[in-house]
Amino acid sequence: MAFDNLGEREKQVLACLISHYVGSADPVGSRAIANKFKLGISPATIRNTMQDLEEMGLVLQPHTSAGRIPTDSGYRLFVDMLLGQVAISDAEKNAIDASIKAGTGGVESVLEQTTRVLADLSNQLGVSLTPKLDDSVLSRIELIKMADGKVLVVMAFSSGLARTILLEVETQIGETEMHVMSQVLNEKLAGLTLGHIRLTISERLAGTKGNPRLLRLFVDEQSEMWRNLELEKMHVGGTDNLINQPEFSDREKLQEVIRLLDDRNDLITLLRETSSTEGGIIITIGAENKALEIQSCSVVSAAYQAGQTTGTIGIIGPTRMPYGKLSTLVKYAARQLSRVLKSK
Amino acid sequence: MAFDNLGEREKQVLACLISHYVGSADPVGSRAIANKFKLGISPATIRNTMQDLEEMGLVLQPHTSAGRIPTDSGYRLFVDMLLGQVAISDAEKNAIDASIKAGTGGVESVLEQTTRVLADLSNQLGVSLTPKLDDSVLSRIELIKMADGKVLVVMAFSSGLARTILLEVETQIGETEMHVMSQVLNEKLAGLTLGHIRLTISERLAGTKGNPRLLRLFVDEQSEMWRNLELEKMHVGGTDNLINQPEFSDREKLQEVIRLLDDRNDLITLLRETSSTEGGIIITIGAENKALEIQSCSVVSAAYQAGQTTGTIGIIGPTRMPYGKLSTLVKYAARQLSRVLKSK
DNA sequence: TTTTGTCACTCGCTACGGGTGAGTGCCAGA
DNA sequence: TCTGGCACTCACCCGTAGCGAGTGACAAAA
Repeated sequence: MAFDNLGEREKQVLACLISHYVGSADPVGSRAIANKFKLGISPATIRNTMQDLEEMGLVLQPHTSAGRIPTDSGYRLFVDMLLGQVAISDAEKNAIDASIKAGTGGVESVLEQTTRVLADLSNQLGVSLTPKLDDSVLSRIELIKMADGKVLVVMAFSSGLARTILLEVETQIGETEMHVMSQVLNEKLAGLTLGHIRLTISERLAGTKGNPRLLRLFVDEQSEMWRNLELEKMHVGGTDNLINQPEFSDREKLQEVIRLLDDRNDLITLLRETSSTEGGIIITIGAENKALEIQSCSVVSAAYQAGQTTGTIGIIGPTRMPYGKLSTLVKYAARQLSRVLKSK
Repeated sequence: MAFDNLGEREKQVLACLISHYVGSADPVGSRAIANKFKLGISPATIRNTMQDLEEMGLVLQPHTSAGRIPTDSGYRLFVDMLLGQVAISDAEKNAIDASIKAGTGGVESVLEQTTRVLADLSNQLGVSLTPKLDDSVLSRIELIKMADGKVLVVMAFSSGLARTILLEVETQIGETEMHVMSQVLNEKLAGLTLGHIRLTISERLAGTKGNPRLLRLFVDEQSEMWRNLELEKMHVGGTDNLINQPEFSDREKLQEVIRLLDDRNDLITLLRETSSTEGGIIITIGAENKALEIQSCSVVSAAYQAGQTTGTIGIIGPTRMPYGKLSTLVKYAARQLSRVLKSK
């Protein structure tokens, strides 16, 4: 869509309209804009401009003789072309910094804290994904012998994540045998990303000597070992913030979103795709979202670095959200997370 | 309160009233009871009985000239004295069994699955707690050396749980030194419950030789080691079920409950206390709950066994819930969980 | 004495309808 | 090209009337 023909006045009016609507949640009329923002033009002129904006599909009237509200395209244009840098307060920065410091206990807890703070500061839903395990470099793998033929596999990654999986091995395995196996696995697998390992493990372990029962558990990609590995975990915070939003006064809509949050997998894939592009902030508005359940929502997210891997942190809320402030918040949180986690 | 003087008729009417109200969510009138349940008495008689029940505080009228709804005490009496064994269908049993088998990947995933199924079957909120780590017997502890002075502590428990904690040690520690330390820790700590260990660790490790920096992390109860240990994890499923309940059409109430779910810690302590009594089902009705946020809710929960430890699984919903069916469901789920997890 | 049928009364809920006000589109004039 | 004015639209508010489910009370029946 070519909106290059958009005049300065149209842009101004659209920006004012959105700015006002984000606060009020009510259709915005020409008089309201004229009064609140001193644009030096009369309500009548603004009305004309709004008609033009409506023809372009950037705003719409919920019913005749009501004010205008922005459409998804309206927000899109606003976000792409009109979004200035919005500063956030020192208090907000401090809150984020504190949350990152507070959760000293590994990546998971840092993420949980930060997600919650992000939700509190934004009054929206905060979400985050742990770094992608598939892109994480395995720094150490260890087998620990448990009682009655069970083996605990511990994998530690350079992104600061660790995973444990309890395997049932049908035969008894000696202490030393287990030790040798640990060493072999480390030699052959450490330093590679998990995704890489999962693809190539059968070749890499081919010809390895060791307990065949145990070996099979690693090579067979249908085994418990790989099926039970949680590749990504999600943290959610501030669900209650959604309930106050007027767009969720409709029970159906609220229910859809809550169901999506409960059904973690769907949201995980959504967020992972969303943030696939590297670097800055990604804003997905309304119907641009692939998941039907949140087509009345927008997602503001950013990737953070942890080790050689990236994770995602972001905010979800109704399309009527203060994009400027939220993207600054998310950007700041992602940067601070990266700063702390990169070195871990 | 002595309700022993409650006549047969009063009991019958109360049971009918509750049974009807659970389905309709509307105040129940005398005619409705007379029509639906063939008690062989007329509406007028039922009215008289209901007046008696109201004087006893078992039912109340939301306003003059409306039907009656049960009070918390009404439900309490019903649950204590009038609750027959309600059978659940084979399909429901199968669903629970399948969820337990599906999550072969350790305790956590079994719990997650089962909680969700419980929520689906009951149309309420499903919740569960992992087995109490403090009562879990440490079966193995292992230190794994990571890059740049970090140590991964792995603790495996006989309840099938495992925990990893990444510690920052300020000095470099040799591979063998670490190994020795692991062995010492295992000798001194394995076989004890975590709660025991936490209380007595300083004496147990006194006089131990080894890297003092590393040792201090274990002995000092303020260290990251103990602060970051998640003693209990909670799983929640079916949040969206709550939204449809008419008692949550009030935004405020819904928000309070959702906030409690988000704020995991509060709910964890609530559930832990709730299920402290061993054995069967525990039903906590309305204002009997200690947390203000859910004083309009009831909790049906049961303890399950995992190793030597117990965890909790249950259902949360409005006080207007089918107590008979839900307690059978929870009881069955807890029993099946115990069967699978006890041996793990 | 207990139960039942009846009747007057209460009160929440819904539907109806006029009044209000915010907001628009359009047109004529600056 | 912009502005002021004007007629028109329509959601929203609010008071009222009617409906109906349900009660309490009382007198008659069992």
